[in-house]
Amino acid sequence: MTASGAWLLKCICDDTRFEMLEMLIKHKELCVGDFVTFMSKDQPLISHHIKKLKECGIVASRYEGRKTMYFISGPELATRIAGIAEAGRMLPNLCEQNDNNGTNNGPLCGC
Amino acid sequence: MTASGAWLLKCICDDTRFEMLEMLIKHKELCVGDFVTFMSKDQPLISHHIKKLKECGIVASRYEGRKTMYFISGPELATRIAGIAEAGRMLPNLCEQNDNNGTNNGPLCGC
DNA sequence: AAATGATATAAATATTGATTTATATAAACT
DNA sequence: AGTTTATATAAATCAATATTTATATCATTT
Repeated sequence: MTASGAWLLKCICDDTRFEMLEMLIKHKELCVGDFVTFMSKDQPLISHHIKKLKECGIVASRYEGRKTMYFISGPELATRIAGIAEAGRMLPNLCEQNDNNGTNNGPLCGC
Repeated sequence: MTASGAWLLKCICDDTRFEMLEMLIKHKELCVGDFVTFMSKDQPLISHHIKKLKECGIVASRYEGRKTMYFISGPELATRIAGIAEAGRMLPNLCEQNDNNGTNNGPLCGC
């Protein structure tokens, strides 16, 4: 396990997965097809990311007819993730501006 | 900027930078050499990561003699980051265990 | 004005992980 | 049973980013 314990955070902070998690927070339960449609991404890509989230224990699933429904695996966890997402939205405002025009417009910094 | 706003989180969640930030939370101010010694990593590596943190506006610096001291660029930001770090430590306990022995021992999952 | 200490920069390499492309599986409906 | 719908898997490719190696800079001390 990584020294810092940041590995789960890292799993959450991938752009695609982050968006998927935000969708799950909002909609409680979604199937692969839902992500595909709403995010207009390829189906195998979504499957791949949902698999990671599942392997990490962040999401769980249940079958519903031919569909598989995915959801965040616990209410506490959902709250925590929502908190992290919130922090993610907050951070840019708190970071020192360094493009001297008053807005922090992201990956200019190369992160 | 990324759709989700996760880019700053991503910057924070790199293992090396995460550890550096935890050190900064604890010690307020550190120079490159401090990180090098305490983390036993190469100096250019530390310089590289501190540069990223700086470009993102997460850390700021001031000169002190021949040294450059680095610190988290604001108190609010420091609090937020501490919160994220805390969440990072909490998450594994909240995630569904999936190695059926009751402990979530990290990157088994491949994240 | 050297020599030293502290850090930065650049280039090369390595690693990791995301995305795409192609194909397989498996349940439900006809 | 055969077709359709939904998802998973595997392999190949691509891209981002971390790390290493080598060298430069630049302020202090002698």
